[in-house]
Amino acid sequence: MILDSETKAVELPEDHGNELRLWLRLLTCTTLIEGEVRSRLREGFDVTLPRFDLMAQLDKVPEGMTLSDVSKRMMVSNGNVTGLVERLVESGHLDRRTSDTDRRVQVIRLTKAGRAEFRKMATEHESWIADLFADLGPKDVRELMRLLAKTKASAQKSAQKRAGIA
Amino acid sequence: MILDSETKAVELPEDHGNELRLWLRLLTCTTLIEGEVRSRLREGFDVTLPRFDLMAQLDKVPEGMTLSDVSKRMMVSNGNVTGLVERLVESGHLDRRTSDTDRRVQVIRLTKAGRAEFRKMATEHESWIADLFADLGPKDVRELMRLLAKTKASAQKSAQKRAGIA
DNA sequence: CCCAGTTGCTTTAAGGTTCAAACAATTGGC
DNA sequence: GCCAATTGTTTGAACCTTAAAGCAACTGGG
Repeated sequence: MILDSETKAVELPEDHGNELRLWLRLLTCTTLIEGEVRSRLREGFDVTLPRFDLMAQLDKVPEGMTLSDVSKRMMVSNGNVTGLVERLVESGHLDRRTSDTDRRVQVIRLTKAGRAEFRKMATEHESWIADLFADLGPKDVRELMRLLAKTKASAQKSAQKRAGIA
Repeated sequence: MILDSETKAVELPEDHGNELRLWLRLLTCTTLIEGEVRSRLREGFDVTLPRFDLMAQLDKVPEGMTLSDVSKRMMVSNGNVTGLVERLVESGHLDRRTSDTDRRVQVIRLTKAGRAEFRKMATEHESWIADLFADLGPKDVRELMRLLAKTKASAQKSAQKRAGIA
């Protein structure tokens, strides 16, 4: 903070260039890897990334989840999930039923076929990721994990702060 | 590599869980920050992130760029850029003209109004980013930059390798 | 019981995104 | 100069995405 001649706080344009460069690099990495995964999924299994992601969420919870749960976990809008689920039910990957205790709630699960299909994809997917990160040693991986955890916490805090204001 | 009793190479399912977890964390960070930037841009300036990104590319090059250049820099498809530019020309932010030397080529630039609008947004944008990364010290930032550079190189190498095969 | 508020999901409108196919213009080999 | 290959852009179909509005069902205080 800098004080001017009348001792009032003055906002000088501070230099945040490093953070900006960091953000752009983070974004580039993610875009690069995501694009690669996207096209390998398409070529190998003729499936889109959002479909794969949704199935990945469901694979972790055999008893199924509600649409809202999925929406929160995937960090996408409710309406988005509705459409995605629609197409996956259509293609036989998902099973969808109305909850017994709350008729608003839709519970979705992988079908047997859906689960089998997903497992096949997941195995390859994991090896693609390993390959994409191949040049990072175990120490690099650990250190990145640590720093990204810190980044996530920082961003959440900032988002939270703003949510309080707005 | 593990060799079985008949001395043939055997593929065992290796554990790539750490890389996978790293990727998911990277993705979470990016999604979180990107979503935050997206909604601040919307609320503050009623502009979408892709429009902002496109204008950011053009701001760096006053003499303008071709659509292909933009497409490569933004890592999005050509068709995508066509539509984006269309809307930004429509709204008066961009100027578009056919190249004198190659009539296939469209050169786009920020208009005066577009540039002014962008500069306003960019200033705030930079401070949002700084705030989102606020809990990272200078050392963290440097270290993350280093590790992400390594990650980018690794991913590019892997993508390159695959492009050669396919 | 009732109704106001909340919650879960769907719909709509607008835009973003991709891939593949089509088109237009340029370039290079001959 | 011609024609094949390449390059730059646009178009079309399908899908993804969001925000906002709307509908349906549940909940709790009175």
